[in-house]
Amino acid sequence: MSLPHALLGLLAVQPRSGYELTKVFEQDLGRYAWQAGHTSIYPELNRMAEKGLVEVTSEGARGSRTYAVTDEGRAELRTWLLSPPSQGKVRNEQVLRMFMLSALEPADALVVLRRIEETTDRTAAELRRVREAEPDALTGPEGFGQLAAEYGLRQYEAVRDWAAWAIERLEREA
Amino acid sequence: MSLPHALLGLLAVQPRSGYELTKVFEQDLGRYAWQAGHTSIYPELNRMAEKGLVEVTSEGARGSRTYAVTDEGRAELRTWLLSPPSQGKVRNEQVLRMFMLSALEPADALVVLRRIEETTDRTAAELRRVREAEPDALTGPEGFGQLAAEYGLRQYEAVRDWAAWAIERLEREA
DNA sequence: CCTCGACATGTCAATACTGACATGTTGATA
DNA sequence: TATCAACATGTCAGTATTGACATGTCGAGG
Repeated sequence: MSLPHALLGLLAVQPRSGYELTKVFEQDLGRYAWQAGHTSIYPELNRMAEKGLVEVTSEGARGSRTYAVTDEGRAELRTWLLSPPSQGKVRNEQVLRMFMLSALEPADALVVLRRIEETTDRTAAELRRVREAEPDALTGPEGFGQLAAEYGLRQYEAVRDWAAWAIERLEREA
Repeated sequence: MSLPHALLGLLAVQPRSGYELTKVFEQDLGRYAWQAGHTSIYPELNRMAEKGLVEVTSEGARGSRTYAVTDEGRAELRTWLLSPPSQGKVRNEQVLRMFMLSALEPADALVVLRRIEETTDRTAAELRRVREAEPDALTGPEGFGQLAAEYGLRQYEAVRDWAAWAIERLEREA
């Protein structure tokens, strides 16, 4: 059950409504770390409010409710983050595809690898451009923080370099 | 539903029993790409056999059954791997922790980051040592392939470098 | 003033997955 | 020959998650 921790983390940085939280999950958080749609977020917020981990601090237009972390929630978040890593849950379809590449004939594998190299390279360039152009875009309300942005950038670059390495390797064998 | 594709990919490289497949998921495949225990693998193999994607090619001691991919299964695997990436399912608890780091006070975040740097560095060193010492260990039956091994190594190094960067950044701010 | 898109929250059935429990086999070692 | 670890497969109840459906609000532009 990592979803409640994800919500605690987001609300600890800044109070938000369920709708706003849903938007954050559609960005990089959902792309790299943990997916969730509004159909799991809303019920989870209600559960967490019942448990006293979060509370509604204000109600806005269109029935929106803004949640904030309680002291209890903050303590729970800290416990979770400082506790030993153990072996967390992992499920990543893109990475799975890469692991399965060796089941393809080299010609097919090369097609896939070239596509990976191209798309990751383009995304990395885009991220670097954004960071240079609007350094503050990453610290604001939308911000999962600069740490996370840097993490994403490095991930893309690592995958791109790996793909390039793999392509060269396959071509040399052929 | 990525589990069937993962199973197809493994069986395409080499026929195996459910028990052997379970072992593979306990290694790097489960660590980076897709987790699964025997309680989901066995039923899934039966479903896939019913659909004609795999078939039992031999029965061994202790009731073990060896599965192999059928032509239909191989076609399905190829379609999946060559189809546009779309946005696959992502769920990674460790990465989620990194995204939530900015919710901690800097002192706490530093503790976590130092632990990440240390463990990823140790694991990367270990992987590099294995690769140097037994280059063939990665191609054999256990092998998710050298491509995947290289991917894992680069992931660890990227995370370690990111952690080092983040530590330096936090320390400079303090 | 009408319409449409974004805002905002929800239920519910179907599916996927985990953890606990269950059962029996084979080979090695004491 | 008794025991134990690894081999080998399975069920099932409970939980988590997805996708389809439902409902209503507010602001901007035609």
